[in-house]
Amino acid sequence: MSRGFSKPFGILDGMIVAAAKPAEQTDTREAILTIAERLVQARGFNGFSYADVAAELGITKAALHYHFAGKAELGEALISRYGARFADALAAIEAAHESAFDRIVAYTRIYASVLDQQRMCLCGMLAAEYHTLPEGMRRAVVEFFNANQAWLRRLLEDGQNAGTIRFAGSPEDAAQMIVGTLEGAMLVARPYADTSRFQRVVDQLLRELRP
Amino acid sequence: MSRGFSKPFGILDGMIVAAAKPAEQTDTREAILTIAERLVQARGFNGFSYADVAAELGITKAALHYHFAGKAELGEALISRYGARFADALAAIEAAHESAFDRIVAYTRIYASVLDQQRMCLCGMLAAEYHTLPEGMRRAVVEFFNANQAWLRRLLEDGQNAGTIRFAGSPEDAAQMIVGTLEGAMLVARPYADTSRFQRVVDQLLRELRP
DNA sequence: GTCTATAGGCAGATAGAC
DNA sequence: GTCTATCTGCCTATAGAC
Repeated sequence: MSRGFSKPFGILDGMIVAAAKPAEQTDTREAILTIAERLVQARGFNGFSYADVAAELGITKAALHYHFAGKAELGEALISRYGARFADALAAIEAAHESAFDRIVAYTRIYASVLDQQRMCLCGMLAAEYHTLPEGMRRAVVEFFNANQAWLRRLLEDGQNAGTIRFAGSPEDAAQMIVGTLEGAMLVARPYADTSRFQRVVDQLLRELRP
Repeated sequence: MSRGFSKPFGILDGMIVAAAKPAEQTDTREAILTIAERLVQARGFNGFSYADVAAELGITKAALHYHFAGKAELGEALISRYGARFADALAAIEAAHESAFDRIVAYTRIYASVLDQQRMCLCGMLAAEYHTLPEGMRRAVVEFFNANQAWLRRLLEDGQNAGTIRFAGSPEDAAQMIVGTLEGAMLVARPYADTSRFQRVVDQLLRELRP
């Protein structure tokens, strides 16, 4: 948590809390990103506009272009900040939990807290819209998933060695299945606006991972 | 397969084949739906326009409005046709396979064939865009998932009784996990344009379901 | 940094001729 | 059924004043 970002996924000292809007924004650029992030997670990159952000922030569209040359640049910045915060959250999980299983439980709570805010995972949303995204954003989305799955794979490897987690197949395959299951459970839970629906899938998943 | 729809998901006589474009379209309305369906699955409901469909079909936007009053009506018709074809595909699976496990394998191949065409599941895509959809489309998306999961739940119940499939928890929960896993695996595989990535997750899932 | 003003394009949609 | 023509509105983006 050294980068000074606001607490992104509601993770604080290993506890899951409702993500609060920062009382004061460090600067306009961050405020833009925070608003745009929520809009993209809720409505998609093709479902929000500069006008939406400008209206909510109380400045004009023209001012947005001062901070981000175009929508593509804004999009890349969104993924970059999101990825950095996600990495922070993963580091916090490692600091707070010892066993691989406990870490996975905490990992699933990141997703749950995002869903609680009526949001989709940013990069899950962008994966759906992938074929409409500018090239720079595409690269960033792939990098996010790579980093995410690499972290999971290492966790699974360690857990397998320590006997604190159980799974069939390779750690790589299991990592992909975990990410896929969580992203998909979020996706399908959205139309139902029902967190418990997501949680039941997670419980099912955790039951299979419990050593 | 009694409705006379074109073979939607590449399922024919229990075999998975590349989904071929129908040689001749029954009428303009169907042609519009076929083109729009592909565009929505590839780019999202907010990522295509009447102009895209009109250009590809070689007619004008105004002609589209004769067949579908507005984008919302077109969207509802898309989900309705997709859902009917999906139901046909499920019926075909039941006709072609006896055991619950074999049926699940065939079920996963529906998703694989969609992904092979660089598409997302139509309703998976719409679930991502859910908060931007008109009310009628939202209802239709939920109904699709309800029907889909009800079919899976019955299959799991039957398989559990016959001992041809294995899972922990309730059939309902397992059904939700299967749908979630498949939708999520499709979603995450998109940025990688790699079917084998999807297939590895499916193999992982099937390994756990094998009796 | 933020504004006003505006460009230029595309969106969904309609009127009315054929 | 399909066309031409057109409307209104929103989109991203830019120029230039303050």
